Amino acid sequence: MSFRFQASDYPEQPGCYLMKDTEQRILYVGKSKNLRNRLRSYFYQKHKRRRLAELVVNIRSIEVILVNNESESLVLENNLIKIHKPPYNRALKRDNSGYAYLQMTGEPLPRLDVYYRDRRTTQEREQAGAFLPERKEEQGQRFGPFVSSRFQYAMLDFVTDHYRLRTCTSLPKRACLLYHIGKCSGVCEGWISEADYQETARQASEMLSHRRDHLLTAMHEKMTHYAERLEFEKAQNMLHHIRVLERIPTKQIVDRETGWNQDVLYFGERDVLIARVQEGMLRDFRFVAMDPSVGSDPEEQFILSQYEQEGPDELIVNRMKDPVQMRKLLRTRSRRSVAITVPKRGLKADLLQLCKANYEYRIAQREAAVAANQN
DNA sequence: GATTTCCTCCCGAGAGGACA
DNA sequence: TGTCCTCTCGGGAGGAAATC
Repeated sequence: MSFRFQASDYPEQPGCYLMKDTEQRILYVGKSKNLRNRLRSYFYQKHKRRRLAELVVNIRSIEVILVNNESESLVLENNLIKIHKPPYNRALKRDNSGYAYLQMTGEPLPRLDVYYRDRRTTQEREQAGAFLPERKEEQGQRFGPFVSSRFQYAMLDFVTDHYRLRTCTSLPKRACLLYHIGKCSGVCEGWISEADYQETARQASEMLSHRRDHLLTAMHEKMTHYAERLEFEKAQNMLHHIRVLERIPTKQIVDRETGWNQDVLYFGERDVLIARVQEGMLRDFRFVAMDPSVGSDPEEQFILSQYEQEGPDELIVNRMKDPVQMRKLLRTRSRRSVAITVPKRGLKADLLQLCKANYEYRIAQREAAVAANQN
């Protein structure tokens, strides 16, 4: 049966969409500030591009994932494309494309560099035979991801320049041109002590990690400095970067740097929405019905049925009568330790909030479909 | 062979007109 | 008024060519 697009089925909210074929294979992943408008544009126009026309013909269903803001949709889209490699996506498939991090390397004399995260889990890397321990320079502190590559490079240039950090991959014997034009502190030749250089790098890391106000202040000072020296083009450029930084939402929860796996379970009346978060990356949602024959403690029964054999390191749930008892029970049955959290605030509560929004959307979708069938 | 620069293509946002 | 549909534009990806 062919797919019939109904604009009113889709929310006017930011999110990602996954277009699937008859066998539920993901054909295409996209994102939008306004899902309804974006999806509409696929179905109500004649596509000149053969590729796009072919995609539309092959769509049998569209799954929607709601997010909190545009940044989250950009980052989530990037993750989903790299994980699923949909055949009709061309952009963002390469591992070194899309939204990268800035990384202060873990070398004795750190430098700031661009870092592209491997979107595979540790297990997937091991299976692919590609698991290698990280090199020393890769074990640094990371900042981002940055949703605009131009801005990310501008930030890299600004911080490197501002703190006069070295950019050389291997330390030269003599100071290079960058030292002589004042862009590097010349630690290679001892113009600054190693201890002082490390302190400077630490300050740069601190500013990047959580001092957005400090970063803006520094950029404003630099802009004034350029203006006073009549370097108006540079000042204008700096102002542009300030405007971009001011617009960037500080918070996104779909791509974080963690070493463990979490399942986020939002329990509704009769169904559960499960978000799989592997090593900090939101990978997918599952909408599962709870067994109606279970009398008391349906949440506990559901968790035992799903996670008795195997599961993540942590379960984040919106309700649970006795999480401590549940944790003991899981440890006894599965012989491994699983943390169970019922958060009230913070990042984990935000993840639950995201699940709740997606749960409510799916319930509304189902009810609308039932009503349409009855009419 | 690696890196940089330039150019083209593609994607997605959003404005705005047509229509029921 | 809401929905449908077309069109334009900005920005990013990626390939080709140039340069080191």
